Amino acid sequence: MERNQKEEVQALQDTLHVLGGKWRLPIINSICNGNHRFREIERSIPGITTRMLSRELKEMELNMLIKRTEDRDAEIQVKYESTPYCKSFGPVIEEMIKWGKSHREEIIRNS
Amino acid sequence: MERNQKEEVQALQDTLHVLGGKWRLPIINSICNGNHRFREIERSIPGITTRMLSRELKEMELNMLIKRTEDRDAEIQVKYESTPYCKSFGPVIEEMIKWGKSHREEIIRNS
DNA sequence: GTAACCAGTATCATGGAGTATACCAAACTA
DNA sequence: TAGTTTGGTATACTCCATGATACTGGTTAC
Repeated sequence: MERNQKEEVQALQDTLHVLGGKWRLPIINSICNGNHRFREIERSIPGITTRMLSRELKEMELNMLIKRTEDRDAEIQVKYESTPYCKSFGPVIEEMIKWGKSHREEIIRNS
Repeated sequence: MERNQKEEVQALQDTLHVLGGKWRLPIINSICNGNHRFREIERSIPGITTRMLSRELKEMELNMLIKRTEDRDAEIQVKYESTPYCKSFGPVIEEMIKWGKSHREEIIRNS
C-alpha cells in the first residue's frame, strides 16, 4: 500500500517530466494528426513561436519521441514523424482531450 | 478535420493548464489515495516543500479541485478532500501512471 | 525578378514556478 | 514540562521556460 503509492507518484512524475512544458503534447498531437512539416505544425498550434517549436522538436528528437528526416529530393524535404514510443502516449492524450472537452462543455452549461 | 484538430489542441491545453505545474497531479493522486492531512500529503510526495504544497492546495481549493474543512472538535482538525470534479481526472491520472510504469520497465529492460 | 513560402537561428528580456531556510502558535504526548 | 507533531506563513533568491522580435539563406510560385 505504502510502496504502491510512492510508485504511483513516481510514475506520475516520470510522465509529467517527459511531457513537461506547455508544448510537448500539442506537438505530439499535431504530428500524430498528420502534420509533418515545420510550418504546418507551427500553424496548427495556436500561440506557439518558431523558437519554441524548434527547441522542442530538437529535444523530442533526442528523446526519441519523434523522427526528423531530411531528403532534398523528396517532395517534402524536411519531415517530422512520430515514433512508436511517441504513439504509446495515445491513451494518455486521448483521456486528456476527453477531459478538456467535457470541461469546456461543463463551463458552457454553467454560464 | 481542420476544426476538429484545433478543438483537440484547445482541449489538451485546457487540461494542461488545470493540471499545470509539477505538483498538481501528485497532490490529487495523494488525496485520492487516502491522505487527508497536510503533513500526510506532504510526506507522501517526495521533494515537495511546505510552501509549494500550501500554495497549490489554496489554488486548488479556489478551483474547486479539492475541499478544505476545519473542525476544531473533530479528530482530524484540518481535512483535505477531493471533489467530484477532481475525481473526473481519474482516467487521465490512471493512464499517466500506466505510462510512467511501463516506461520505467522499458528502461530497466534496455539496460 | 520579386514576392511569398520554407526551415529554421540569434538575441534579448522577464515572470513566475520552484527552492531554501527559518519561524510560529496550538495541540498532543511521554 | 520538554519534545514532537500539526498546519501552516514569511522572506529571499534563482533560474529557466517562455515570449517578442528580427533575421537568414534557400526554394518555389507568379
